[in-house]
Amino acid sequence: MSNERYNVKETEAKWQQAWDEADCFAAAPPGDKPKYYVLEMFPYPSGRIHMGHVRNYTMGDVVARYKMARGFNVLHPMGWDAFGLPAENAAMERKIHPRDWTYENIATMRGQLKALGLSIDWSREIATCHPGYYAHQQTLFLDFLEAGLAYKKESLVNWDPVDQTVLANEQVIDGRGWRSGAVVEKRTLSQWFFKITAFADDLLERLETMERWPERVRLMQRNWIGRSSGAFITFELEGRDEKLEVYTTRPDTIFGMTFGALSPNHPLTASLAETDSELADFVALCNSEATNEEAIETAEKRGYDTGIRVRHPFIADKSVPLYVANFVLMDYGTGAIFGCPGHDQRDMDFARKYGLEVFPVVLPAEIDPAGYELGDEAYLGEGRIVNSGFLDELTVEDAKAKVIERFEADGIGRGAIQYRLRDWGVSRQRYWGCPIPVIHCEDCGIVPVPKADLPVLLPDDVSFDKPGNPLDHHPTWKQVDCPRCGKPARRDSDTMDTFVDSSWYFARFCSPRAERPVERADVDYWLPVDQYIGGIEHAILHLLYSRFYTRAMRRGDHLDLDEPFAGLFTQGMVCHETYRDEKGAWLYPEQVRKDAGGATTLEGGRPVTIGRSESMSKSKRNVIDPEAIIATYGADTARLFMLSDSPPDRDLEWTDAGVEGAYRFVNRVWRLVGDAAARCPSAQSFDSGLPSAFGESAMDLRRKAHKAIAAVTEDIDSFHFNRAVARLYELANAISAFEADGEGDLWALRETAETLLRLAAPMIPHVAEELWQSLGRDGLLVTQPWPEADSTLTIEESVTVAVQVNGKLRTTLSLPLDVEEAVAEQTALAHPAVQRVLEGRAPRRVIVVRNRIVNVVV
RNA sequence: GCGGGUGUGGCGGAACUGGUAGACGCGCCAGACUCAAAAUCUGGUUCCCGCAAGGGAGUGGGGGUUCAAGUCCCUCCACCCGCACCA
Repeated sequence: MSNERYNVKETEAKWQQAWDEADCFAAAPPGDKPKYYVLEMFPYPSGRIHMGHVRNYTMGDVVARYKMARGFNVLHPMGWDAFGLPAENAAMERKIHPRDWTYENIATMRGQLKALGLSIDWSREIATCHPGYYAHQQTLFLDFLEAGLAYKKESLVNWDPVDQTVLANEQVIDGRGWRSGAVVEKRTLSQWFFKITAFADDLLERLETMERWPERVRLMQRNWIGRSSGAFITFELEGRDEKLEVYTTRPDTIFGMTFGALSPNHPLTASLAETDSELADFVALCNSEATNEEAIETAEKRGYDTGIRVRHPFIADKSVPLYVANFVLMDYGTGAIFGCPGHDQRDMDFARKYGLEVFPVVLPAEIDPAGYELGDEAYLGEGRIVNSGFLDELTVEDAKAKVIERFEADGIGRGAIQYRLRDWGVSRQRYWGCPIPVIHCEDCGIVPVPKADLPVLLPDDVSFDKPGNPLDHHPTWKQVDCPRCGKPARRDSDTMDTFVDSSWYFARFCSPRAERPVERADVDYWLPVDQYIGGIEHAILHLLYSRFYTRAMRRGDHLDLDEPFAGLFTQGMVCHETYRDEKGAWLYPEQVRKDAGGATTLEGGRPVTIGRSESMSKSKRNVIDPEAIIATYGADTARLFMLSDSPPDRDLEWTDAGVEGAYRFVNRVWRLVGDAAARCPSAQSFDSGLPSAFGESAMDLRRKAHKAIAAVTEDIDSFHFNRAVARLYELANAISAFEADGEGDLWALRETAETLLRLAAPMIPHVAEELWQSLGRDGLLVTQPWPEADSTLTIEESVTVAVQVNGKLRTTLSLPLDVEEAVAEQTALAHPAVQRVLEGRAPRRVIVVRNRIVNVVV
């Protein structure tokens, strides 16, 4: 057998070029074939691809190539999520224009992706920063505006006073701006919102039907939408004209109310604070509190007694104090609550701290309410209502219904559904994003840019010298005449959140050069995406926003679709060990030499601490550059390793040994099939007909091949790529163990070698293509149909049956398939191993499961 | 706190609706080839006892159902992830 290795670089480049020239991966127009749209989440052009991309795109590529072989018209496009903050940071740090930085990165990364040999239809490539894309996004924005799905409102934002910009919550770290370090202020700004809440119910309900989405993601979305059912109640305030509206999910506990509480940001709080400096101080204190997880966990409940009394709606003469409390959130419900300490732990903590009244109104049936005292634990369980007038003795559920009925009759409240989901704020005070196509006119107010005037292009001549939004301090860009009255007006200088860009790109891929956002015929044909693949980190925002966009675009008649992604697969991350030197500084893997005892630095031999394996990240330096791997081992090896070692939805541990293993297999296939090619009949004589009879070992090999076809097919269909790879290894082992003797055997060898190539082609397409050619085959393997398993060959003539005595394995028997149960029983009982254990005892019972097991019970 | 997931050899992981636990790979051991090494090939490799034949134990711990449990039920433990003062 040859020891030669195949020339990875030349071979891979050759076949990539061949596929390109034959235009193999261009999606065809609608025709006879069924369609299949496979999409991986498009990358942000950060500079270079990373292993996470390699894993993601390899999985998508396996699916795309497999579906192509199965006869589908496949759409497998690629694009760039190209707007975003890093481009502006690069502009500030390196004096390079965001556009140039972005397009340079795209060029680099496109080259890297092409080197992976992905079956991408590059003619459909899009970049969201290109006017050919964002122009249409502006059209959609105007449609949303017209449909009432986009609106402007004042909202509280995180304002960085140094950088003069709004920060997302994730960009505020311990109350300070992530870049400037300045203490972040809360500011009220006028911002654009998308009315995602208009679809809250549908977004929630549809989740139930999305069976090809991971349960985990559906659950996260369900929680995020956060539907709750309860009631709004309006309370009277003693001696004041205004009323207080609260939201509660426990209207049944209304008789247990012992205080009321306002959010520090409630309008009533604000008006009271105008004349109460102590309250103003309290509010300021609350707003300065950290809102991160640990802080909330440990934060003490604090309140300020306003002196106002809230009237109980059903108990004449009863009133309770009204507090401003730090734990009441302005952005849920009405920003005010009624406190029932008996049945809400937060209310309990608060009541105990401020010495407020505490008593139960729900108790388990076995407890006598007379004189019963609650401790410091609120009772949250089921039971019957007590101490509650007309609600007494009802169940919690019945009491809710009855009290809501009463509220509605009295005109002081109503049953209501509430959502945690907020409308999506999309304004960003940034340059590198899609300009919001509206004009502000002093006389006419907000005026949409006429569609004929689109796109509103980003100006190129911007300066990043000053902090703040370059669009805002551009000398002329904002100045425009009002399209309605013609008077001088100004453009909205905000740009859209980059999540907007990624919320409809999957639809644009269907007709990437259309003069409208989408062509109806194309989206009708291609959508929904049949298989979407990406990281779990987008489980909520991106996927929810895309679902919103589908609904909003449907209103504008751009498409007619319930859900954008029929199938979703969330792949695991790529992990690597971490290394630190004696000072605790992170080290790159290539700086480390590992040996038996541990590890040292390559230069200087200093001791290295090996840390646990974590998701590859630049900050921990535990990264492997895909380009280096491809240069050394080739794309096939990188792809195979991505698929072979772990189930696709779990994290994958990158190891040098694992890569070496994949490399070995690629070379092994090359030698194995190359060898077979040298010995086997020519393609022409092979195709003229198989021999009528094969020897036993040849039949055995053929059976293995057809079982492999059935197994690999099933494994790819069910996203078990690691199992599919194991099947390929088994088949390769069978080929290499096969000793061909005579012409019939050579035919079987050739047939099996071709099968191996076809099955392996979606995973290691370059070497498969090379070997296909070496077998004397014309045309490209990529255009070949998927092999069919011959059912007469996947069935064994004999089966191995386990023989147990009292459930313990004693021996195995080789029996003819589907042999009579009595025969199996007799054969098992006669076996010496069984006889020995029985020691002459007669079996009490014998259980025979056909083709599987004989269990003798004594 | 609420919700979800995972736990199988030295390691990554297989195991269909309960039916031979450990496929396949990595690592390791031995052998072939070689002056030697690498590469490659062959064989072995869950643990314990045994030269062997064979026997015993074993899927995070404990208990249960069953002829039979990694798989079903109860209970406990560990780790991971998501959400979180949502009234």
